[in-house]
Amino acid sequence: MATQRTRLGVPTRNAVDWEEAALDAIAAGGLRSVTIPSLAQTLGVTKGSFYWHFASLDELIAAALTRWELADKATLATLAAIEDPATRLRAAFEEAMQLTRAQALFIALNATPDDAVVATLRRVSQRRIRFLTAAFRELGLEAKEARERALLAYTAYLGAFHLRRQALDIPTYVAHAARTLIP
Amino acid sequence: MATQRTRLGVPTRNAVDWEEAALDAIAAGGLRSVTIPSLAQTLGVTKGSFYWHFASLDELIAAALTRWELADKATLATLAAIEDPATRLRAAFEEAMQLTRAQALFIALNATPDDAVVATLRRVSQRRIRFLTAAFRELGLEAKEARERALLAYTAYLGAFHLRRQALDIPTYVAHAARTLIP
DNA sequence: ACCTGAACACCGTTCAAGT
DNA sequence: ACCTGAACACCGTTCAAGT
Repeated sequence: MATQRTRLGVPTRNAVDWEEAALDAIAAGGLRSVTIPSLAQTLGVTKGSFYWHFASLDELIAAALTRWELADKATLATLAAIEDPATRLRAAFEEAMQLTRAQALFIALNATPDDAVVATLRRVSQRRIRFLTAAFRELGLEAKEARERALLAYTAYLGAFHLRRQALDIPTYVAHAARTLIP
Repeated sequence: MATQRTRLGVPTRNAVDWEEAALDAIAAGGLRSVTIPSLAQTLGVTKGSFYWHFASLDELIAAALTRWELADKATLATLAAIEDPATRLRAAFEEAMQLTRAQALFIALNATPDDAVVATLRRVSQRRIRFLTAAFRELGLEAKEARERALLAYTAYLGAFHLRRQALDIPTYVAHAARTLIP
């Protein structure tokens, strides 16, 4: 993570290192578990140095959020490259069955009332819904039906990683969802 | 809330008052916003008195959780009393479209890695899935199909209040979900 | 350019003392 | 039976000083 070095050969941290540490911590323990001393310890510095990179804990969290949003865009772009729309949708759904850091983050973030957080989540959701709507249109649904189906698929997707997080065993879930939702 | 009075006529708080204040605070501002001083101020006492009722903040949260779980059971019982299974399912789904304290709580709680919290959420989810499975069986689906359909409906239900929380406008969502999921 | 270390206000927790 | 008020450790934030 820390790529730069001082003249004395001691590695130095940058804003990205703090953001990644914050994302790890949010996903692992929720927003409540993110403290400057614990992040500082992870990075091997004292907590005072945090304020050279960010003005406040809230600012760090906002920056980490933007980082996550860009990664989400990249994931969508990768999925969008799958030619067959049915395969593409199944691939998107299977993702909900892996509890990745990104998904744990989504849940943790949606629990915060902070306006900036909510705005980011809304953008991410709208992007995902557009992705799904496009796939359903390619499968032959007309515009309104495609959007409604996309909303249903997206809410099922979000709910599915809630259940994963609760460690509920749902082995045939994806196959059933695909059969029911993909025309 | 405070029903008892001392000899001098000064109202006194009990554990339930603290639990309700905690649930309000979690739903409104997430787990991170729950502090003993702020709850104490809401209840008009000093923070020291908290420890007469609970051993720790975690213990209060556990007790509040149990309270929420019982309320959820009661809601399910009310819905279960609706005779027609299709009407019953639609009523359950429409609930996701109202952002109640209970739903904000579910999201906030699912963001915590605490074992006790996760265990409670799992019990609540299983109860709800049983409720849905029973309704789909009544609608004529065979056991396996009814359970899979219940899981899909439940994940869509959970995801739907994520979207409500993000203030995304989805006017025809319930009608479409009902049409697609209810046989 | 990045970090340390001391400082201060605030929250979680304890507890002796009050009514 | 329930509450106050003072105490202490810990976290967020500031900042002067270091390299």
